[in-house]
Amino acid sequence: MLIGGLAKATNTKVNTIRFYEDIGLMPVAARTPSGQRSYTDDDVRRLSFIRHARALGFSTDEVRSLIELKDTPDEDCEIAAQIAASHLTSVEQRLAQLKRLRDELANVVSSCSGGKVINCRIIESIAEG
Amino acid sequence: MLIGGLAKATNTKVNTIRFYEDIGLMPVAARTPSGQRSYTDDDVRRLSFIRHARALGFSTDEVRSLIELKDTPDEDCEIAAQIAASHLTSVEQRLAQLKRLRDELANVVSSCSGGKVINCRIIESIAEG
DNA sequence: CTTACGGTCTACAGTAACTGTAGGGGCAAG
DNA sequence: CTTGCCCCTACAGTTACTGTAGACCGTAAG
Repeated sequence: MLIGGLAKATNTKVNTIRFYEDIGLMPVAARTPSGQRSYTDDDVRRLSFIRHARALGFSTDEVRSLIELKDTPDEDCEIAAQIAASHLTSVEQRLAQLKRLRDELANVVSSCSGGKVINCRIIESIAEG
Repeated sequence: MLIGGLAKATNTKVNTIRFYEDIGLMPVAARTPSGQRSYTDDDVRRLSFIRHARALGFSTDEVRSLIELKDTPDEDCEIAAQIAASHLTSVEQRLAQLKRLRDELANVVSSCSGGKVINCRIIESIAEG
């Protein structure tokens, strides 16, 4: 499979795959005689894992750790649990923060009753801290 | 007031203030005879507005528009309302997405019961997508 | 007068995680 | 044989800053 096939199979941009190879998330790909990158089903699985982990908000460094774990199945899984748990904590914090933001923003938006800027509560609301 | 004073007054890094000047969010500052930037209370208010708008998640471009509006009080405030409303929409979308992420991640975390990586549901859960 | 210290200056590199573009080559179909 | 799509490398651009290097300024102490 060439890079375009892998890209379609995993819904990833071609450039992104090459980028993942550069930063070591994907292994250095084998090449066809003419120099094009060649992939297997294992690569599809690995890239799917990466994409899903990224979609879950794991940083590339975290993904790197998770992949290392994945590749050493005899290790204890405590490290994976730690990474995931601490990530969950930070997601819940972001969630709480975003909720506050949403509420404040909703207030700002609903405060406008039209008219001139000089009387507009939106601008005022943002100016107040 | 010198740049350090403005920085303290608004809880902003000195470099960030110079950056805002570069991109036109803050006006080009007046200088003392020796070439140091000099600020007034108006600048404190303007930078506070910027910082608060940024904290509300407005992009620098959106902040630029809001400031322009702020500086033309005779305009209709419809544009401000539009910017704020469309921003609210995108925040609500992010919020919903983050909630899904949180739930999925919570599942992932609770699926681990210790042991070796080969049996670990965390890795498996992330691999499934 | 000199030295030390902290604040300020410009200018540029680095961050995260890609995305886009330029300029070139390969390969099968019409 | 040329058209068109895919692939290659290499590098610039994105967002919103943050950090650093090397130099200058202003004030206070010795």
